[in-house]
This record gives sequence, structure tokens and C-alpha cells, in this order.
Amino acid sequence: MIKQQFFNRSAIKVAQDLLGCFLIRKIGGEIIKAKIVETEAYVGPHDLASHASRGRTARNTVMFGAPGMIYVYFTYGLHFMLNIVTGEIGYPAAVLIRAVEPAANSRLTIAELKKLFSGPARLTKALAIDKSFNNQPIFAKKHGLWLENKLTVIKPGRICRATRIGVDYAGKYKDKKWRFCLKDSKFISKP
DNA sequence: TGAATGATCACG
DNA sequence: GTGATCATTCAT
Repeated sequence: MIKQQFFNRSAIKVAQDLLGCFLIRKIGGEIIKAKIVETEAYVGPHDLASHASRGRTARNTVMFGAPGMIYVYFTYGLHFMLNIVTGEIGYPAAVLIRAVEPAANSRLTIAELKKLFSGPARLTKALAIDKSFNNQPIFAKKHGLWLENKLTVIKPGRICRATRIGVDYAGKYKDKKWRFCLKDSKFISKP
């Protein structure tokens, strides 16, 4: 299991380092394990794409809290988004999990798995992650959602950097390349 | 390209 | 209170 200290770093570092790690969801007796292949960093209060850019509010207060806490919010009236808070207490930053890649499955095709896990709102639906996870630690197993380390080191050449999705309103921050993907994954949400 | 669909935020 | 907006997805 990945420990709290892992998250006590800049969001950009954590976002890259999470690639290749595994998101584990335990529902009843069943365990779903999926490799993280796409993340975005929301780096601090100055980042105009971040919920924290206009100060602390009821919704984003988790981002100001301890590293490794789960930040789940509801958007577009339809979707939940899964984030992990990074950096020291009091500094609002987080990493959005945008896509995960489950192990091959005998019942579902790759195309069907993509529809379930390739996209920030899709994966929360597939893994039954909702607001009840908000402000819970990801560095403990008891809530049924935690992370495991990658199996092998990810070489920098296997990581691709791109602009973040859906942040056109963010002025000069919309063009920051703070989205990170595993190059060889078929499960990236957007090219 | 636009609808779905409701919490959140700024304003006053 | 009200109205605009939204770290998206899906169907047209």
C-alpha cells in the first residue's frame, strides 16, 4: 500500500509518480485492481484551473488538508471526479485520476473495458466511487479504496505530457502541460 | 454540437 | 435568493 508520505510532494511529481501504480477498490468480497495510466496535476492556489484558485470554500476545503486525502466532487450534475490531495497541510493541490487500465477480462472486450475505465467520470462510476469517499484517506485500506506501488520503474521516456482537459477558462494556465499519460496504454481518455 | 442535470459560487 | 458555470459523457 502506498503511504501518506508519498503524497507530501508537489502535485506535478505525484501525478507522474502515480502512473503505473494500481488503484484498488474492494466492494464486498470482490477486489478490482486497475493501473493508473492518466493523471492531471492541479498545482496550487495560483493555478487558475484549480478549484482552489479562488480561495477556500466548502467544496474545496479538502484540498487544503492533509496529503493523501481523497477529494471527490460532483460536476455537470452527473459525474464524480476522483482526486488525491498533495503537498503539505494548508497548501491546496491535488492530482486528478483521469484513466485506469484494468487487467484483461474474459467476459469483456478491450473496447468495453475502455468505455468503463477510460475517463475521469467513467472510472468513478465503474468503481462505485462517490462523495462518501470525500475527505477519507487513500493511505488506509478500511474504506475499500487504496493504492499499490507500480511493479517496475517507469522510465521518463514512457511518460507523455499534455495540456489538461476541460480547463479553457484558466487563462495562461490552460496551456500548462500538467497532464501525464503512459505512452503505451490504450486507455488514455484523450490523445 | 448540444443536451443532460444539479451542486457550487459570486453577487447583492 | 438567483443565474451562470462546470477538472464530462453520450447521442445526434
